[in-house]
Amino acid sequence: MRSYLKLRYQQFIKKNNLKSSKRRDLIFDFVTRTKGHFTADEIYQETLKIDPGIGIATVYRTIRLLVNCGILLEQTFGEKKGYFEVNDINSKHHDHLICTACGKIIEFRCDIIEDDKQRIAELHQFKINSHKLEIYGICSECQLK
Amino acid sequence: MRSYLKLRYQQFIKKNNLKSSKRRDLIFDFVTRTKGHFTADEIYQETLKIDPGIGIATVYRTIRLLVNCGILLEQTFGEKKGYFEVNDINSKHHDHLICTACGKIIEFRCDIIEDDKQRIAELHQFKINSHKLEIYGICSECQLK
DNA sequence: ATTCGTGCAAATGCTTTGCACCCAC
DNA sequence: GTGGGTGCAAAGCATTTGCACGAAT
Repeated sequence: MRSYLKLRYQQFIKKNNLKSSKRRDLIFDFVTRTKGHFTADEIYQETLKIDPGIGIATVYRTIRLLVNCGILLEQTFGEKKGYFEVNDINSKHHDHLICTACGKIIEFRCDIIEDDKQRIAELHQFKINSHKLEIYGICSECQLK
Repeated sequence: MRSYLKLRYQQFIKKNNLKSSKRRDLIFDFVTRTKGHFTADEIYQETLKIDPGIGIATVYRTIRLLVNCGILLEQTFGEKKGYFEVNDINSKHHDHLICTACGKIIEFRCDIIEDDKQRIAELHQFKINSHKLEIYGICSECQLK
């Protein structure tokens, strides 16, 4: 279902005279199989279980490659470190609800924001590329604690 | 006009058994006089002109103090470093248009987002504290280049 | 005297990079 | 055998912290 990602990955490799490798493929497989958001270290810890020889530098280099070819999106969620998610063109753009108590991240869609965005862009003569809406609060579970 | 900030600063100092000092006051003065967004290093460079003995650690410690007492808001704008702005209770919440070419940050207000936010919160049983909407694009000037 | 503020330098956390080596074609 | 991939360690960058000293009460 997400096979177009593999294609994009392979074409990017070819176009830039790079090579695929066992470790790159391992990281590609992990991220494209994983839903939601993950950090570089989480990718590292998971791939380490399968290939104990992998290094954190390879993880960071491959993340950069996947961001550059549009397979991964990078976010910060207000923190000073990167969170990554698959840029799935089959699912529409979504935004994030972030629980400041437990760190849980929930995705949601909001069409009205899409329209507003255009209105604001025209007002300031901006040519919009993307947006991020993050709503911070306390999730239902943490409200009970 | 922003004298309530000075009051809040002084009360916070007193309540937490801290002291005001020449250097803290200098940083407080700089940030409350400055419009828009600034980094820790920008505060440091500016205060350095007035007090060449000031250290970067004092700047960071004072920023933390001002964030804790609600005078400064911290943002990341997708980067892995902090940007600060005065939390002016007299002006309503605003969001940001960010030019990815020149880095310019423009503030705007959007009431519809305020309403949508509540709808989304109810849907996910979230108790909302705040939100950040960042729209990325190319500003009118950079479109001409 | 005590308490807090400060500069300096070291430490931190996350990320990138230089380099020598390894592998695949 | 050449070009790219990789681990390792070092460097980078923003930020925080330990410590000894300094200032104010």
